Amino acid sequence: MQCSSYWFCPDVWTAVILLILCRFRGCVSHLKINKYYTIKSEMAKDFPTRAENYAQWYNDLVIKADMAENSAVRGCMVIKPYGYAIWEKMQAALDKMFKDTGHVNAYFPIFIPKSFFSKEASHVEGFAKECAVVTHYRLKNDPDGKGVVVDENAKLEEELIVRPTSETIIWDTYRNWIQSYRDLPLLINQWANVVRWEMRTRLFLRTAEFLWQEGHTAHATAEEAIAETEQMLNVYADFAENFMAVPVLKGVKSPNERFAGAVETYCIEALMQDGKALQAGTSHFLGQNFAKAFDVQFLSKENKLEYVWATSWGVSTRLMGALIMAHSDDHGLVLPPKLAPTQVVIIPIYKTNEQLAAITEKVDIIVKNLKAKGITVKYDDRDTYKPGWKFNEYEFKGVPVRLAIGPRDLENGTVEVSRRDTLEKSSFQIADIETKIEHLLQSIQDNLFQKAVDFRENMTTKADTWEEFVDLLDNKGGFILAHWDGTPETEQEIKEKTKATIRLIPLDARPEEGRCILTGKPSSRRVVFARAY
RNA sequence: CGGGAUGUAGCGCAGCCCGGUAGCGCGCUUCGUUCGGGACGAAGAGGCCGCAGGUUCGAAUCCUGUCAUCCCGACCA
Repeated sequence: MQCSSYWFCPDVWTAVILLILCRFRGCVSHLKINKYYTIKSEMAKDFPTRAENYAQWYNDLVIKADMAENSAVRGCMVIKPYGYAIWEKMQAALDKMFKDTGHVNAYFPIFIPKSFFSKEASHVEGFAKECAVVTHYRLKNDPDGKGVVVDENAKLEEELIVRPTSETIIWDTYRNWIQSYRDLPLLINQWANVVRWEMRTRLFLRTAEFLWQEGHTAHATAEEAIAETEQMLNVYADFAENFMAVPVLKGVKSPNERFAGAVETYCIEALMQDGKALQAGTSHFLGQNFAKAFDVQFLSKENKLEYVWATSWGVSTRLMGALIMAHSDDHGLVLPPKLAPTQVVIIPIYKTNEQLAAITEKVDIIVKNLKAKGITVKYDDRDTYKPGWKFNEYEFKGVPVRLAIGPRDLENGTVEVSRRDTLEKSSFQIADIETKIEHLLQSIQDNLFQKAVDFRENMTTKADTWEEFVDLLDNKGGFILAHWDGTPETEQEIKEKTKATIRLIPLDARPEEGRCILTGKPSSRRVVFARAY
C-alpha cells in the first residue's frame, strides 16, 4: 500500500482513534497573592512573575526552561530532553523503591478489548467518557485525491480501547497466573503511557497522553492488600518529601473522589504556591471488585476457593508539575538537587585562550573530584555563549549550584559559588571544594523542603463557620480544615458553591467533635478542603 | 455544543478600515570588537500572508465558504 502523506506512515496497519464524547473540565481558578512571591527581576526577560499571572508563569516556565512543549496533537505534549531527564531521575528513584519493596516490572498492552471495560461497573462509568477507541486497522489512498482515508473494509470486529489505566487487561491476565495461595502475593509494576481524552489540558498537569507507573498487586487476604496499599502510599510520600522536597498530606479520598472501581482510595496531596492543592499520587485498595469481575480465584491453604484481594497505585508525569510549582520562583525553575539532571555547573570566565587553558586545568580536577562523590557536574566551556548568558540560562533551568572561575579566582585560589534556591553568591577556597559542594547540595535539598513545609503550615487554616470557610477560599487559599457531616450530598453542594473539594480525610486525624461547615450536622473529625488542580 | 477572538519568517507581532505584489523585534548566518549577570557594530539568509473559490488590470488587504487554534460557558477520577 502506498502512502502519499508524509506525516503518516502505515506499514502494516494503522489505528484510527475516535474521540468518544467530550468532557468538560472545571475552569482553572483565580490566583492568590501571598508573601512568598518575590519581586520581579529584570533578568527574567518577558517572564511573568507568579503574582502577575500564576498560570502564565507556569506555562512559560515549562516552555522556556525547555522541559516540554505542545505537540501537533491537541492535548498531547512533547517532553523535551531536559524535562525528560528530570522524569528519568524520578523514575530511577521510584523504581528502586518499588524493587526494594519486592515488586517487579512487566509490560501489558496499550490496547484493551472494549468488552473488558464493561466487566466492572463503576470502572466503566468512571472512564468511559474519556476513552480513545481504535475502530480500524488500515488506511488506503483516497480514491478522490491526495492523502489517505480510513479503509472501511478494515473495521475491527471488536473495538479496542487505548488504556486510560490497565486494571482490566491486567486482571484478565492475572486470572491465568493465579491458582493457589502459593502464587500470591503477586507484586507487579509497569511503566507505561496512558490516554485520557481531556478537554482542558496543561503541560504536565493534565495532558491527554501521559507517562506513569501503575502497580497492580494481588493478595490472599484483605489485610495484606490494605497493608500493601498503605505501604505504597508511604513510598510515595517518602519520595515526594525526600526527593522532590515537597511535603504531602496523607489520607483517604471521600467516596466522591474515589477511584472508579476502588473500595478505598488513599492519596498524597501537595500544596502549590498559588494555594491550590495537587493530588500527587494515589494508592487504591480494590477489594475483590476486579477479582470478581475477572474471576480471579485461588485455593487457600484451607483448600477453599477464594477471590483474591487487589491493589493498584500510580504516580504520573503530573509530578513534574508539582515539582515545578512547589519550588520555582520568578527567576525560573528551582530544582531539588536529588532530581536535578545537572547538580553543579561550572562556568569559566576568560578572555584569552591561555586563561581558558589555565582555568580548564583547575576545573578538570574539580570535575573529577565531584564525580567521585557521585555529583553530576557539567563544565560549560562553550565559547559560543558569554558567561552572563550562561548564568541566566542555568539559573532559569534551576541548576542547584553554579561555580564560576575566572582569572581573579586563579590568583586567589577561589571559586565563586552560587546557590539557586537563595540566589546567594559566595567565594570558596578551591581546596576541598567537593566536600563543601556536597554539603551545600544537601543543605539546598533541606532548605527547599523546609521552605515548602513552612509555606504549607502558613497556608493551612481551620474554618468553623461557612463565612469563614468561603472567605478563606477566596482570600487566602491553601488547605482548610473543616468539619463535614460525611455525606456525598454535602460534599457535592460545597463543591458546587465554592469549587472546593475534600482533598482527603487525614490518616492521622485526631477525633474532634464539631459541626458540619455547611449543614451544621455533627461531625467527629476535620477533613481537608481546598481548590485543586 | 453555544458565545468571543485569532491564523502574515523559527518565535512574538504590525500591515487589512482606505487593494498596487510584505515589514518590525527576537532568534539564525558571516566578520570584527567584546567576555566577572542575557554585549555592540556592520553585512546577510529566511515568507504558496491557514486553505479553497469569487470580485478586480491587480488581493495579505474586499466577498463567500472551509479548516485550525485559543479564550469563555453548560460541571466533572
